[in-house]
Amino acid sequence: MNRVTYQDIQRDVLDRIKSREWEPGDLIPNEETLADTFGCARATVNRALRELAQAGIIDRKRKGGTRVSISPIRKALFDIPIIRKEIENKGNKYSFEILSEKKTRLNKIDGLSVETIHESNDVPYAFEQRWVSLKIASGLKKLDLKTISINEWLVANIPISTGTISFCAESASEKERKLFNISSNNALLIVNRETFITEDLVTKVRLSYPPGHKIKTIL
Amino acid sequence: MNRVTYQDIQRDVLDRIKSREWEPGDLIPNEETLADTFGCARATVNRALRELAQAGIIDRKRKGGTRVSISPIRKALFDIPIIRKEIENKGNKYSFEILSEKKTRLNKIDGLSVETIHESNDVPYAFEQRWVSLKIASGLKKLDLKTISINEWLVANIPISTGTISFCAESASEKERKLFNISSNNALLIVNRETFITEDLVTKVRLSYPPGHKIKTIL
DNA sequence: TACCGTATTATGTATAGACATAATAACTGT
DNA sequence: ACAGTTATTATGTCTATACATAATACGGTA
Repeated sequence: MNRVTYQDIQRDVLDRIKSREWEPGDLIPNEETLADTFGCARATVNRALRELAQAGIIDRKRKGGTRVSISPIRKALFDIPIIRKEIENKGNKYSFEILSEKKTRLNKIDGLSVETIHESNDVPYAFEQRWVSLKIASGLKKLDLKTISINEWLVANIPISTGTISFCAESASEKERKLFNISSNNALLIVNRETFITEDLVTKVRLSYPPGHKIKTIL
Repeated sequence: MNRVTYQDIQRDVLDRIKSREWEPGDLIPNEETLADTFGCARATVNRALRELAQAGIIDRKRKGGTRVSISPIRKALFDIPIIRKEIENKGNKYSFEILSEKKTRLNKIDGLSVETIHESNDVPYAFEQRWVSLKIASGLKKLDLKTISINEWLVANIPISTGTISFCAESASEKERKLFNISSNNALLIVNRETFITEDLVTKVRLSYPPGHKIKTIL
């Protein structure tokens, strides 16, 4: 006689929703009732349903009860890996080269602008244009840059931050056409990222991937 | 004397990580100790830390303890809204037009192929090429298609599903160039989505967005 | 009917205690 | 020194109970 786990309840609820026993918009039984029918404590039901609500599958309101979400806002979780790992996970050799490096100001803040090309098995994989705040990245010494990419240094040394990320498509610039050695199909996938530490812009990156590159995830 | 909530603990832990009191890789005190120092039950600490672990900020292992994640923020959560809402949320008028519709087979499964153009204030916003399984979408009547887009019908009527989603960039086809009325910069952002219900492919979509379109999220 | 305070309800959260489980450390005999 | 067993430890989860809180329903009074 095994105990009922919160996962058991999640499975059961999902099954009922999938089978359309509970349709979108429907009110489902309250926690106490479910706890009775499952033969477990209300806390267990609560945890199961709370997580389903986080996932956007059900909507919960105090006193209002729990309903199957009408238009589940599908949420896609993307892993934003370090490029080195992205490449190494495919079993390829990672290398990078710094193309240029100079001091610049962004929004009146002193910083460093660095252009890097990331390579997979010595083939250009992604082109990175980055600005890093000098204040924040003062620990970034010249020596570091030869052995570790800036991004990797940052994630290892600046633990928590907020930021934005966006995807778009752009035509390749002359420089990018040369780097990736492309001619006809010149649509690049662009990832723009800005990272903040408590209001201060730490780094701003534009990553461009050559035609054919895909960023995937499982829903 | 207010009680300590799990959010209080999350804030405190995040502050310590941000201030580098606890650095990436560091072991943080165990739940019992934290419960003592915060003056609350271990369950409260557990919930606080469990959620931080879900967010990828800390790593937890039985017996191994809890550490500050070495490479944090590598997960970006994107909302994948219904296009109509995406447009209406900007305060614009949504409309759509079905360009073509015919029966086709995909992987030996009978289905319907539909091409739709989505419009924001009567301007082309996204081009959708969709295949829907006939078996699953048998409830899809002609009449529906005039008033509601297929995708919307699907999310309203097929509640839960799994699937994959991917982003890439492609050069515009002749058809797309005409639709979006573009000439020089012809890089389109492409979203490919496949949706399954228990192993069965329900629908497969290719969405193309004109140059300049961005898909954003906050980390 | 319109308004306002109160009762009710379902979820949200905290607690103390118990046991389960994974991972590691310590110990054992060969 | 080695392999196999056992103990220890920190997290993972469930329970029963209590109280908090948001949202609604229900009254009664003007």
